[in-house]
Amino acid sequence: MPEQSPGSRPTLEAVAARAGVSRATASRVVNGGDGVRKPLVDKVLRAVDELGYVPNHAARTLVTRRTGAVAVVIAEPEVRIFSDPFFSQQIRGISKELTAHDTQLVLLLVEGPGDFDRITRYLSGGHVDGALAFSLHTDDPLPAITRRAGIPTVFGGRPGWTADPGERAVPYVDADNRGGARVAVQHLRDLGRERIAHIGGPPDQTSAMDRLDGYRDVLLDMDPTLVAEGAFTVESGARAMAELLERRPDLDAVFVANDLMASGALRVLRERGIAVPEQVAVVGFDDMDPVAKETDPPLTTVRQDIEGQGRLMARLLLRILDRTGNGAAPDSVITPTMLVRRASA
Amino acid sequence: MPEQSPGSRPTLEAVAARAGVSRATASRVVNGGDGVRKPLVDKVLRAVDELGYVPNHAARTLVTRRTGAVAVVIAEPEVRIFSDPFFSQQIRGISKELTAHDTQLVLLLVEGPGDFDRITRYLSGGHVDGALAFSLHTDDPLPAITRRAGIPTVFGGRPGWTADPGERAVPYVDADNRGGARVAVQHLRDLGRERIAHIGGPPDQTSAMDRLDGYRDVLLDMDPTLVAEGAFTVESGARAMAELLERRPDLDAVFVANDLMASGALRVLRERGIAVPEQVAVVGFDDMDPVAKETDPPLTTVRQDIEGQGRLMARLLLRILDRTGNGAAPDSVITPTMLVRRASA
DNA sequence: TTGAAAGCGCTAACAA
DNA sequence: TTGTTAGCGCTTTCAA
Repeated sequence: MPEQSPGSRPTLEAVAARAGVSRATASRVVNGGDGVRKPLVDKVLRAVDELGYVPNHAARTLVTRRTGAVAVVIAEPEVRIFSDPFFSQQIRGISKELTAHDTQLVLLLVEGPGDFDRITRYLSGGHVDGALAFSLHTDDPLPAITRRAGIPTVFGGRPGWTADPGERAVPYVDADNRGGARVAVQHLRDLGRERIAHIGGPPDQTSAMDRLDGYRDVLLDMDPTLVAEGAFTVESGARAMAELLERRPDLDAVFVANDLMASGALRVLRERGIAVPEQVAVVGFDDMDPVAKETDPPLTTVRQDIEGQGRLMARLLLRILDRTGNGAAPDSVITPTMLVRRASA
Repeated sequence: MPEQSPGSRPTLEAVAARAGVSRATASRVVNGGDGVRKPLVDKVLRAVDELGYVPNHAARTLVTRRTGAVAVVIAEPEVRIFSDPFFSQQIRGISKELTAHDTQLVLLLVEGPGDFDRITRYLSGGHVDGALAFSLHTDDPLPAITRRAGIPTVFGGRPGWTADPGERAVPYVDADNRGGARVAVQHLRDLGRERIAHIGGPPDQTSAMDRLDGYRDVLLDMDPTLVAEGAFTVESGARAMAELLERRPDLDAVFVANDLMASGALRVLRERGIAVPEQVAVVGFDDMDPVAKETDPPLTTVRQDIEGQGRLMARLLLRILDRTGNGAAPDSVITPTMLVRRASA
């Protein structure tokens, strides 16, 4: 274990002295060693090792103007924030990708409307090189904030507004919600179902709208009485199912916009003695772990790779940060979905 | 003084020039304005405003040796990490407190054993002023890591090992698990229950052990056949309940070490037609939202203020960072618990 | 290929 | 109370 004089840590100067080279050469070696002769590289490396040298991050940032940190902004007023496995998996993916690129994750939790100022200030304060944000609602102020802060930002989920004409489009990563929904509904059709209902999510979330659009793509002659609205929670799914059953006792299938609502719907069907999938087939969305596997019966659903989405968000941002001014901005990414067949449909 | 070129942000130099003062005075104003005459303060403030000046964080850190950032280290191999409402609430509290003190939260997720090196390096790399860590298991490597990194750290949950003699004790924040358990069990006694069982958590977690100790405090003549071990999950609670019922069909109460397990236990009791609380009274721990309220019957449980604990962790760390070398280290904090009576006991 | 030297933007002695 | 000045530790021209 290298000596660590309490208080002051060794500087590059010390390393250079120990290796018998100039500070400039030491710096070159520490930053990859390009254009430095082998023996000198080795000498410096040894000195680094012996001294236990760690570069001073602030000093480096001061001259390079790169902080090596990225903000993850989460604006979700509800308690859900983290307990939502969605976020947690997304963050895992982000964390992995950032770590692999020696970039730090600064977490910015928006606690209330008054926080937007604070966030804006922080984002434009040069603390981070870029930001990753989750924009779930159409009226989300986050896109405006990051734009105002003038900081490169990648969104998780398609933002709900359209950019002004001539304005650069906002890069985002999202699952193929519409395509996934289409596959789900088509599957029910292939099963011979004829009155396929839909339990949708909140209309102010783009993912909910996209899934509804996918449903409509297949069921062009869709009957509005077959559609009910939920809030992506178990309870709201149960309520919506009861509502649909009342309105359309003849329905023979339901495509539910997420697994949580699907589990609520299944409960209601079970309570009423309606056999799944014999009488009513059910397909969910997300393949949420462990919910989807443990429903009764296990849920057929549309899987999306949430952790992968997080990783992609980070990768996209890192790429934007790396193109030093030149080159076109990378496009948004839509990740594929796949139908996972279990027992409910 | 030439206007700052578009793109690069205004420096303190520019502010000083605009206000017609020296850079030092401008700096003083930006940092609180102590000992600067009112009119000058105003001038500088106006210049700051007009120029949209934001201090360069790296430059400031370089000289003050304070980063204004704190790491939150989470080492939890399982997926649970964030989906566990425990963490999410704790982080909320931490975030609130740090934000109130203009301190940033850098999230460090430990993805695997190989990550410990990376974390150690980061922690000793001067990126952050201190760390908050969650140490849940007795064999947790985190305490050793933060100690090796020589960085002030506050733990969430009592660490499982005892400091070497002469070594400074590790500051931590924890709920009064033992006291809470005592109150819970005493409540069951007061109800006239005589064969009070216990479903405990994993023995490698101090919270589980402390709750078991509390149970024992009241039931000095405790019968080992009345104690079963779970893993803090719904399923494990159900299993443990079944096991207890088999071993001791005569039990008339159960104190369960957390609400998740309690909900599993309630399910088993319901399935077997055992009336709660008439035949078997049940008390949980945590008052986890929304679990405790929505069990059937609603759960009597021991509440702890998890968000408050997070806030305390941050406050404790901030205080340690503020005492500039002198003064005694603040002690650990044990937060109170309280019994919340609902229908199950 | 290497080194000398000029800052990056800020704070904090020390002087005035 | 205000200004002058010397760095904080590093990268990066520019010369050698």
